[in-house]
Amino acid sequence: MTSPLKRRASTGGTLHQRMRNDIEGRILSGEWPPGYRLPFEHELMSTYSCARMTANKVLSALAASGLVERRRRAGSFVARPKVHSAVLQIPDLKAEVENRGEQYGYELLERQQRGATRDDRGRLEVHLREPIIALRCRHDAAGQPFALEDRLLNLNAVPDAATQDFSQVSPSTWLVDHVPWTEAEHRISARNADATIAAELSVEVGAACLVIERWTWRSGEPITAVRFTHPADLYDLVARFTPSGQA
Amino acid sequence: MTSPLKRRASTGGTLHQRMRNDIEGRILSGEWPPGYRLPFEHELMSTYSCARMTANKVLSALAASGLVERRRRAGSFVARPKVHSAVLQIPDLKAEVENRGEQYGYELLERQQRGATRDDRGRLEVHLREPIIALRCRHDAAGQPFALEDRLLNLNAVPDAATQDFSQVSPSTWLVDHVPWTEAEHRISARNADATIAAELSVEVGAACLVIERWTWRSGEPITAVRFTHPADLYDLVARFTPSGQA
DNA sequence: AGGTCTTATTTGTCTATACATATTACACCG
DNA sequence: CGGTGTAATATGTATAGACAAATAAGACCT
Repeated sequence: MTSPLKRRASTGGTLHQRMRNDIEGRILSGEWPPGYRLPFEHELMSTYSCARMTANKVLSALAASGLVERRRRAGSFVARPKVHSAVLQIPDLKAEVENRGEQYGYELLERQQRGATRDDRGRLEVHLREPIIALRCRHDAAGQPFALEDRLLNLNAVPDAATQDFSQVSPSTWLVDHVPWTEAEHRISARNADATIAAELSVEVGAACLVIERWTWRSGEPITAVRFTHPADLYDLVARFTPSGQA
Repeated sequence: MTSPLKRRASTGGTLHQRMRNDIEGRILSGEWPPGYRLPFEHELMSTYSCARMTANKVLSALAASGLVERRRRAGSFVARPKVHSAVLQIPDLKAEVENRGEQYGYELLERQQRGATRDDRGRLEVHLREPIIALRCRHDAAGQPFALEDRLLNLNAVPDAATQDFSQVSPSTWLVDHVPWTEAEHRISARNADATIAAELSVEVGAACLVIERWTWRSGEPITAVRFTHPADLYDLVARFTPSGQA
């Protein structure tokens, strides 16, 4: 299955792309292992008969993508991969379900204004102070409960939310279109369904659920916190990695 | 808590950085919302009295980071965030546990050469053909079972693995140091512990577990597949996002 | 041997210019 | 009115040259 390393020099595209492909190829094939010192800008210049600026931009781009590290006076080196990192994409559930070609359904289960506390809300509240709206809703796929959404909204940051009734459009969908954010943290875990969750998701008590929690900030101000609870057998999260950065 | 938008123009660093900070600031503050057309290279040129090349590099860098989109003849626009994406970092478990300041323990439970099939292995095998090594091991934190690791290794891609007994060092740790990879896919899900898992993790049958599966390739050749099974209450995955790309 | 100074080398940043390419907007014509 | 061609414009890519900043390596002195 391994292709017999027939690469010599790429042929199509711009000079920049060709140079980048060549270098990436050598690194990814293992021909230039981690720690290897790649050619100086000067050498690339004569190899490809290009200006230094061009070589510089190529190497800088590779450095930006994390594939090489550059040190003045020393040269550019193939970087050692540090941790197993991947890009996680968490799409809007409506789009996600419709992408699968299934019927999407949405229902608002409960709405409370002004910091009503519900025992179960747990750590979602850590970063949010009143005034908040608390919502609980359900997303369906093909007629089956697909996710439970617990949502807290900071009304100071998102005053428009107060006038929205979220009976038709889910807070997730609404937020994507109305509120920009600058920082987010996700926490992914598993739990057993308690009686309430079991009832709302139509699963048995004790069934494993995948829980995705997210806190979102904008310039340091908390915007919203959300917890999605999925029946284990209906949902997987997928994350991909490629060193070049293009997922 | 919200800072009163005192930014006007950054002051330190290189011109490139200052321009970039200014623009990012305006976008992240919401002053330039998604869809907003930012100044043409030409305009930035006179605003900052710089060469077009400099403006171009700034805008190109912002485009590369996904914060803006550029269209010929039309201009550069603040990008609409598409999906909620985040950088997921999955460290080596040994490092992870020791980072928490807890005692790390490791035990090899089982080893089978040459594609021995175990019913339970399930979809891990999808991409791997023989010859393979199959391992099952346990990672402990502070004396408690912390993760179960099911590991498949492609001996064609990693012949050295045949001579390694993994009784002292875990395959994860060994692989990080010995095998480069170019592509990976993760799948994160939840499941209830069956009798086997419950016994090996010292949890009750039916307890929710967080399952992280990973397939790794190198230039298209499958290297290894692994499944980590964590007791739900001992492990969360954390993922962070900042639009600038610097986790 | 060990510490300090100097120098050469490499990358970092920027300017100024040139031509290529894609695409919008508009004028023109059937 | 609608389709077509054309020009204007903004970005894409590349060149050539300049100076700044960091630092590895060697020279020098103690």
